[in-house]
Amino acid sequence: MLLSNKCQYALRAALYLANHQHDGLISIKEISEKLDISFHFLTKILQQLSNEHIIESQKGPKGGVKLTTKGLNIRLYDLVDIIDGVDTFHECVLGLPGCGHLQPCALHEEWALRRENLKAMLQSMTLEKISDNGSIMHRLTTE
Amino acid sequence: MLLSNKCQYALRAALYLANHQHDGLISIKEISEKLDISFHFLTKILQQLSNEHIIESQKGPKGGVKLTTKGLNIRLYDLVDIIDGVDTFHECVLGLPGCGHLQPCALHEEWALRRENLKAMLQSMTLEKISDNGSIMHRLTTE
DNA sequence: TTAAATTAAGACAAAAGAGTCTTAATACTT
DNA sequence: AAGTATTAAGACTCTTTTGTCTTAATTTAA
Repeated sequence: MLLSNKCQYALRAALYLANHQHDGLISIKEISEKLDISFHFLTKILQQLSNEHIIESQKGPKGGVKLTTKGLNIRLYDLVDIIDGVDTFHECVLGLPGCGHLQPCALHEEWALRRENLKAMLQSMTLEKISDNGSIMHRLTTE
Repeated sequence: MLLSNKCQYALRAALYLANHQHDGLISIKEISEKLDISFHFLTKILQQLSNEHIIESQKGPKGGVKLTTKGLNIRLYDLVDIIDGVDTFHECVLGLPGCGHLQPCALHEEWALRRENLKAMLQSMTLEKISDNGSIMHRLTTE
């Protein structure tokens, strides 16, 4: 699995918020129900994003969360970094510490190529860029 | 992490055996020491490979393990399948069940491209092909 | 000002991953 | 035949991941 469950949830929730960026505060309950993610678990994930100022939150009735400007323009790569870390995009596929161009493992050149490509993919995307614009409606729910 | 620790160990041990394919039986103890992998843990991993007839084993003094012909020619993809399964190479990067060309998530097209590429990489490699031939000495140990 | 709705925080639990340890089975050597 | 070296099998433990649950803090609204 490339991304942990937690990270997949974080990305989906963040995308949901990006798709509702003009709707003010959205309650975590709504997100958890729409995306079929455990409410309490999602709350903790969103708190991580809140600590990094990717989203801002407000308590009480009419409370909820929304993306910050920073959040809207964050690269998916940095979002993944917050939740999972990005070791995957720097490390040897066989887990060998010193593996690199000078001391390559048997898979190094092939893996390094694709690893960089995956990295570039996540670095080229922002929530803003891949959020839905009227014409395309991307899948985000489980049903 | 693309591959689990267990799978990384399995691949490294299998590669070690491929590099020693003409040396007869190799003891698990030797492999575990050379590759710095817990002996008992490695034993259980190699038992999985043994059950799938990737390697054959013999008990007693002078005992050990060696690759079978099947093992020597197995694709890395199938080796990964034995240890980790290959869901990673078929599933949505966001974990959405119905995601595909008809109902794509926001990352689908980009991810599917790279996912297939990773899959093709592992499917194109066999232990035989990537085992060391005198000229190139690939890294396999941790030091 | 009180009640209700919401996020925040942290303790707790269940499952999976990773690794350890002990005992059994087998095969070689003397 | 007995002792030793090796793999086989399975119970056990530790850590991380994935949640769940309870309580607190805050904000709105009646």
